[in-house]
This record gives sequence, structure tokens and C-alpha cells, in this order.
Amino acid sequence: MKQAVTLKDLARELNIATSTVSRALKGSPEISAITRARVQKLAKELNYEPNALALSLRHSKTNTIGVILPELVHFFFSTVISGIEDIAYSRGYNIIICQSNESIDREILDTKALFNHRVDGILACVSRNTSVYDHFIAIQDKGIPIVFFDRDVPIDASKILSNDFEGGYNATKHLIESGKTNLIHLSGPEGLMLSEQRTRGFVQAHQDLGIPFNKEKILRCGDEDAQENFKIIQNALQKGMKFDGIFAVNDIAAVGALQALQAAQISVPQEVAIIGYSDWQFSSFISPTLTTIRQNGNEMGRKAAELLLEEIHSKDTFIEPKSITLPTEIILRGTTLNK
Amino acid sequence: MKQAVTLKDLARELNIATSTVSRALKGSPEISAITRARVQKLAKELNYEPNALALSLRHSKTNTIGVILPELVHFFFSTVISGIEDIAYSRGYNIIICQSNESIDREILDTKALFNHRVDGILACVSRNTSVYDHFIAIQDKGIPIVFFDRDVPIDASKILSNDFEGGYNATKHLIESGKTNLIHLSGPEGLMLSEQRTRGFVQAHQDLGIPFNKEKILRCGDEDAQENFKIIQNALQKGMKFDGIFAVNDIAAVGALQALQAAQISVPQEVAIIGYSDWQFSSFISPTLTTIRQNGNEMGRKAAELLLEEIHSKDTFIEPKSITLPTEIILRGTTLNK
DNA sequence: CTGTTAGCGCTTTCAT
DNA sequence: ATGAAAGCGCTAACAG
Repeated sequence: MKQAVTLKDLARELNIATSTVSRALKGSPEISAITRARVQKLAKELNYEPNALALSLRHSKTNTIGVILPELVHFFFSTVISGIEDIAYSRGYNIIICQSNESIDREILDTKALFNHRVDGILACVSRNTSVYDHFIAIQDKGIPIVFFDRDVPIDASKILSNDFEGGYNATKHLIESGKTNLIHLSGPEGLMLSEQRTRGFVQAHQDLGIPFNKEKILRCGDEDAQENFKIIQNALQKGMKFDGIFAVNDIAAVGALQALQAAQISVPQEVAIIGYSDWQFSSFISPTLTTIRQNGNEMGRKAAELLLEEIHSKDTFIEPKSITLPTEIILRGTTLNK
Repeated sequence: MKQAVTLKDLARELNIATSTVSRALKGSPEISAITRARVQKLAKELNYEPNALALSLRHSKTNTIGVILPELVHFFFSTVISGIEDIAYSRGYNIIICQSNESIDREILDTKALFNHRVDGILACVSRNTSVYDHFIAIQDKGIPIVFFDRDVPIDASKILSNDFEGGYNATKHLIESGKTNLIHLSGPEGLMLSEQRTRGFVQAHQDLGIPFNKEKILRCGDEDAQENFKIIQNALQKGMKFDGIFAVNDIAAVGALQALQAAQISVPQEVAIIGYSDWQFSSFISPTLTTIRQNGNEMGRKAAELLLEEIHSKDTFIEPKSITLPTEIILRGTTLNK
């Protein structure tokens, strides 16, 4: 097998020093036009490509940022990545993506691997099972900046979050204003701050709009599994539970609920309205189309990357962590009455 | 900011040579139990982590494989990645993912970046606009093994493909056997071998089952955009085109078609049946649920990674490229009559 | 059992 | 204008 061509190879071939080759290649003005030309010509001929490893080692800088997130299959996260890439690539950075699969163990391994690769910084969305944060603190202590996104963490670091309270509030408000006053909420896993915020918005909207509320209206759905939510709603119906609107913590749960209602011949949105969260790709495909709360994933990715790069470039001087909360947007579609 | 701790730091602290530290850390038997213990204790205390860059440079081996694919948002590709990760991680490899966004220019940059990072091998699914392959050939020439997946390429390399001909054939056969004989096909972009294969299956099934066929039955839909396919079908209906079954090149196109039929008050599957391709996540969410051809993305990822690792581990000895074609599976759901 | 040395590929003083 | 040498962090002969 062929070996990659190195500076040394070029130097030997041309009978000059590697340092000269190095300088010539980057068009240093100290090098005579003639040797510069010779070097560049040969480099092109032999298809010379600099060894990024050596460069990184030399400069203690990899121009790489690590991204840790729960799961790639989530439409939202894939839009976040696009945003990150937009910024990173335009600034000459590469990214390494790690999926934690919502596993804290994997997340710990990932942080370690990224550190070992000496990434210049990390963008992280913690797994939903993460309740200790030592692995992130350790990284910070070693001087690697971290910016968290989407899911809040009790760590002193910059964060780009989505206004989940506002989203939950507006979703609920929309249902109420469209005439639905007996709402239930399919809520996300306990401990996941983002879903607790959405729930908080649900409760607050009831209070602000003078709609009676009690805890039975909150059904914990736990996981992002349409089937499970199908059963939860089916169950609720069988028990004779009455409601005319559902606010689901995400679109997957909303679909499960929708299917349960359809199976029970309950008309949506006339009898029961539904609103989801995150505007998954499929949400405009289903019938009726799903009203939902959109989070701007691309924007989140861009902002997070920008913040991180800022911190990377001022690594030495202490930087005050910033916390940015992005607004949400309600997307009115067919599963709610939109008067 | 703190500097990462190095072998040298440990050595200085303990007044021994770095080589001793190095050996002690990996439990070399030549080192006395006592120093080994001292070294390991200090390493743990100072939170020593080896510098992967230095290791890679030293060994000319990064234990990293690069993955190039069109778009992360495709459900299918995200399942492929999971398969790749399963194998890679279990064998001590990390992966770097690059999205080409179906852009040949980006793809070229990606291959270059991966080479510069000296990945040990590359898994690639070419962009649909790729018609020259020099960037891949160049990488191969430098001794980096490449395994292609999902989309075929005219390059002498190992490949893991899905049996798109079979998928198209079986989809069409299913429609015909369920009593639909006047089918149309929403076909993918020309030049993309995979969609041409599906189309070939469509045509062949007609011939084999003795159903008349003509070219008007093939409507080119070009892109994965539900809206576009909605219009194509709407148009066809307005022109008075008659058909009782649709085979769409993917689920997104199928959804567009479904919506157009529903908008025109045409019942699915009674009047017109629909079958999609790839079993996207949403396909069991929509109503009626979508019959489709499933490709096993996880399996494809695992097989591709296994093949690549094999080639990596026998880099010096020439290895005969293998070509594996994975079978597809038909998933019967609500958009077809399943007698 | 441990230390010395060279070198992976590159850049960057410091000489000349 | 160019070369020599040191060093980024690590390992692997080779020497004791």
C-alpha cells in the first residue's frame, strides 16, 4: 500500500530542507519565487495533503468541535446539526458527532473520547438520564469550553435553550382560546427540565385564563413512543375520562393520541383538539395535519456554535457564560380549531 | 486555563522516565509492581488522559473511520449510522460523520478533510449529484480503504447495497396481485442508480405478470418533496389520467400522492392503492398507514462497517472487493388492499 | 526493571 | 533566502 506523501518526501526530492518546503507551501514571502514555484508544483504533482494530526499536535489545536446529543433520528436534532455545521464549516472547523442514545454511560465515554481527541470545544445536549455532571465538569476543568443546548443543566456554562415554558403556555392558551377548556397533558419524563417547563406552561395558562386545573389532567407518557401514548389515551377513554383537548409533549406522543381518538371514532379537532411539540417532519403529512409548537433547531445550532467558537477564541481570558433562550412559534394546522 | 496533563508531567513529578510511565500505565509486566502502582495512582489523581493525537501520529493509525452520507435527516440514514456505530464502537473505533447535503463539492471537501485527519477507512454513500469519482479514487490510491453503501458507484470497491430491483419488483407485484393493473410510478432522479433499479423492477413486474406497460406510466418526481409529488398527482388527475395504483420511489413521494388523492376525494386503497419505499418513521403514523418496502438500514450499516474493518486490518495484502446486496421486505399496511 | 534516544509530520525560532 | 534543530505527546527499540 502507498504511504501518504510528507514534507520530508518533497524536501528530499527537491534537495532542500523541510522547513523551506513548509514555508514555500504557505506562500511565505521569505522564500524565493523560484523555489516556491518548484515546491508547489511538486506538491500538486504528488498530491501532497498536510497531515492534520501533526498540525494539531504541533499547534495544540485541532480545529474540531465535538457534538454530543441523544439521538440522530430526532428530526429536531438533525436540524440543530445543520445549524452547527453551517457555522463550523464557514469558520474552518470540523465537527465530530457522538450519539449518547440517551445513555449516561455512553455520554461519559463520549466526553472522554472527545477530550482525548483534543477537540477545541464541545456542544452538548445531555441524555435524559443524566443526573450527575462530573464528566462535563472534568472537561471544563481541563480548559475545554462547553456550550449546552436544548436541555438545561445545573452547570455554570453557556446555554442555548428553547423557551419551553412559553411553548407549553402558548399551546395551552391556543387550545383554550379555541374553546377547549377541559384539557389533558401528555407530559414527558420527570426530571427532564424541558418537559417540566412545558408542563409548567400548561398549568400557568390554566391559571392565567381562569380555567380550573387539577393534577389528574397530567398523564405522564415517559417515552417518545407513539404506541405507548396510543394506549394511554385508549385507557383514559375506557375509564370514561372526559376531555376536549390534548397538549402532547412532542409530536410522536400527539400522533399516538390522535390514532387512539380516531380508533375510538372521536372526531379531531371537533370533539377533541390536539397540539404537539417540535414540528417533526411528518407532522404536516398526517391527517388531519398536526398543530404544533416549532422550535428553530437550525437557529439553535448556529447560536450554540457561534457562542462556542467565541469561547474557544478567548480561551485564556475568562468569559462570562451566556444563556440564550430562543422563542418558539405555534404552527396552526388541522388538529385544532383555529378561530 | 489549565493545560492537559502529559506523561512528562507524571514523570517529572515521580522522578522517573516518561517511558517508564508509559509502560506502567499500560500495565507492562516489566515494570515493578511498586512503580506501576505509584504511576497509576498519580495518573488517576491528576486525571491523566492520553493524547489521542500523539498516539495516532505515533502509530499512523487513528482508530477512526469517516462516514460520508447525503443527509442526516433521512430516517434511513440515521438507522445506517446506528448500525455503523454498533460495530465501530465495539471494535474500539470512533466515527466522524460528514453530510454532503447531496452536493458534490461538499463531498469532495469531506473526503479531503477525512483524509487529512488520517481516518483509517471511509464509509460512503455518494451524493445524488456525483458523476465523477476522482476524489474517491484519489483516497483509495493513498491506501485508505473505502466501502460504499446504499448507492452504487462505478468504482472497484466493496459495496453494500439494497436490492432495489427486487424492492421495486415486489412492490409492483403486490399492487398487481391485489387487483390493481393500471399502475403509475413516481420515479426518482435520473442517474441515481438506486431509483433506476426500482423503476426497472416496476417495468419487469409488468412484463412477468403480463400487464401492459408504457412509458407514460412513469412520472419523474425528481426530489424528495411531498409538495412536489402532490402537484404531480393533482396534475395527472386534472389531465384525466386513469390509474388504480401508485408505486412511489420513497415514502415522502407516497405521502404527497396520498394527499393529492385525498384532496380529490379518491379513496385509498379502494380506488387507488399506494406503496412507498424505505419505511420512514412517519409511515405508520399517517392515515391510512402506508404500505412500503423496508430496507434494513441497521444491517446495512453493520455489514458496511464490518467489511471496512476487515479491509483496514489487512491493509497491506490486497483484498478482493466484495459486493453484498441486502434483501428488502414488504410492509403491508393500509394504503394497499392486502388480500 | 528502568533510562536514553529516535522519530511519527509539522512549524518555528535561531542561525547563517 | 534557506537550513538546522527543537519540540508538540507518545512509544518502542536498544542499552544498561
